[in-house]
Amino acid sequence: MHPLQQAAKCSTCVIGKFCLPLGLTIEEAEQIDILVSQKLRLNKGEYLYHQGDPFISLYSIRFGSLKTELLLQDGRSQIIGFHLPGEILGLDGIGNNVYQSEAIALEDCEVCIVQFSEFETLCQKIPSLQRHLYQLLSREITQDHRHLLTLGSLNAEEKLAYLFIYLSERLAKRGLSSTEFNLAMGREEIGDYLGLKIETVSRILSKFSQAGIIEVKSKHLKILNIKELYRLAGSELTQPIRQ
Amino acid sequence: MHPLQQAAKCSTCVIGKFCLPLGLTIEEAEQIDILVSQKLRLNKGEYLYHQGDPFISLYSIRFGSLKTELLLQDGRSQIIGFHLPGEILGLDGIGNNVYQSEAIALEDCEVCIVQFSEFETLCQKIPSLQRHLYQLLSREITQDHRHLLTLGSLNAEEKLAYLFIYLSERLAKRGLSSTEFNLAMGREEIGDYLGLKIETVSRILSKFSQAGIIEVKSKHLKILNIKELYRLAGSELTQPIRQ
DNA sequence: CGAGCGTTTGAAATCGGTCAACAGCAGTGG
DNA sequence: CCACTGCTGTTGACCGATTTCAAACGCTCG
Repeated sequence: MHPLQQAAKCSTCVIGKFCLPLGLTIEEAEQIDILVSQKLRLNKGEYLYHQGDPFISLYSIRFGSLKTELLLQDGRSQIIGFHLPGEILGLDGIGNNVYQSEAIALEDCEVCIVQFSEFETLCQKIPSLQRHLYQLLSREITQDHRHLLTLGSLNAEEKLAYLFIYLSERLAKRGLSSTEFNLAMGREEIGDYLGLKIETVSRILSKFSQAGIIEVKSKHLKILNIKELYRLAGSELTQPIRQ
Repeated sequence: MHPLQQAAKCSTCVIGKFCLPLGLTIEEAEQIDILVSQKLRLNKGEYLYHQGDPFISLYSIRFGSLKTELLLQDGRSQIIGFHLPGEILGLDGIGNNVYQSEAIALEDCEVCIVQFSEFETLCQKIPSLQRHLYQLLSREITQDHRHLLTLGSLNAEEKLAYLFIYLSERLAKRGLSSTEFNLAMGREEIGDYLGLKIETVSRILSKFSQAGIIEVKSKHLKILNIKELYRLAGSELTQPIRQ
């Protein structure tokens, strides 16, 4: 089913400091190396897992990005998250031993495979790792709550502003530019994330451009007035998350 | 700040089987008794915690119900969840040692206090308890994802149908009637949960009543045609969560 | 009984959705 | 190299669901 598998190592991975080994000693990180033995490449559009698949592994992203989504029978889809390198996928599978969403590559990417049962055992031995997993889960909850606020209480402009700030901050954390980056997702996917139609997304991008807030050329985005975006998105709520 | 504190015991609590001790042996449950030493009463409208308060404890609901919400500067509010007896509150505090939402009593209620640092230590000793906490966190994520789908992809009627089914299923799990119950929240709170205005909520309740789907008399709800509610809410997605 | 709040209902306004045409660009194949 | 095709994104005109504004209703509690 999946194209290729190779050995992986946390202790030498460049993404390591944003990823699972965060906060571990060198010896502890080496213990993870044993678990994280395989990685896996996906081409754009390929599935990492489907809703209902048996939950066996967590995945951490080495490079590229993915989306997770829920589907309705009639074709409507809700994108739950856009996922960047260093982030962990599959956490929603722990609750009922079945993945609860679809995970799809937004572009060519590579993920590490972490068998959960082994990882759980290791967590028993390394308290700081256990704590890290709790925090990972809890932060995902917090992110989802922000997303809920966005979908339930913001208007279309505010929603777009939220997304751009959210992406910007996460990229900054990884040492990348917070003001100029590529959108791996298309307009429709932006809409499915924010509960908007593609035409609305497009119109608001045009409006932001004309207002001098951003510059968009197809997938490339440059933020010119980030303050205005913060103002629109309800600034007090986009701040408090640290990592 | 909080009205009253009394001794609590999991091993004798009637709500126990839906709560933290779920799946533990008698000896293990007695170990929890030591942790869960205090409980606390709240009157309707009182806060259990505020966004930004230091995270010290998880809370489990003995009776009554609460809401958690996020607020925007301009007064808009997004309700994140309605919480019933046996459910755990405060999980969003683990990630950054600060509660990330407001928790408010919807009616008079009582909660048990579980100091998280002690609970975490106990989890190290009892693997099944550790697993339970992971599952708790993961299921909250799954619930939030459903809620996201609801806010982002459903129309007003479908949203209401989703809420009623969601409440109905959770009450059924507790051995209560799945077709007739009281809504602890007001119309405005329903709206803040679903991303709708109070008038829209009211109109759709009237419409459902006229269509013979429900019977509402102020806070009392009777579901007459649950199949139709399932159909509206996108049935395939309200099923798979087990507990 | 009257005050006050929460809820319901109606009419008008608005935001975002729908439908439709078109533009831009990548890939394909002559 | 350049038409042809198909896909994605943009723009405009119109439509409709939900919001807004306003008024009335009906509890509950002093």
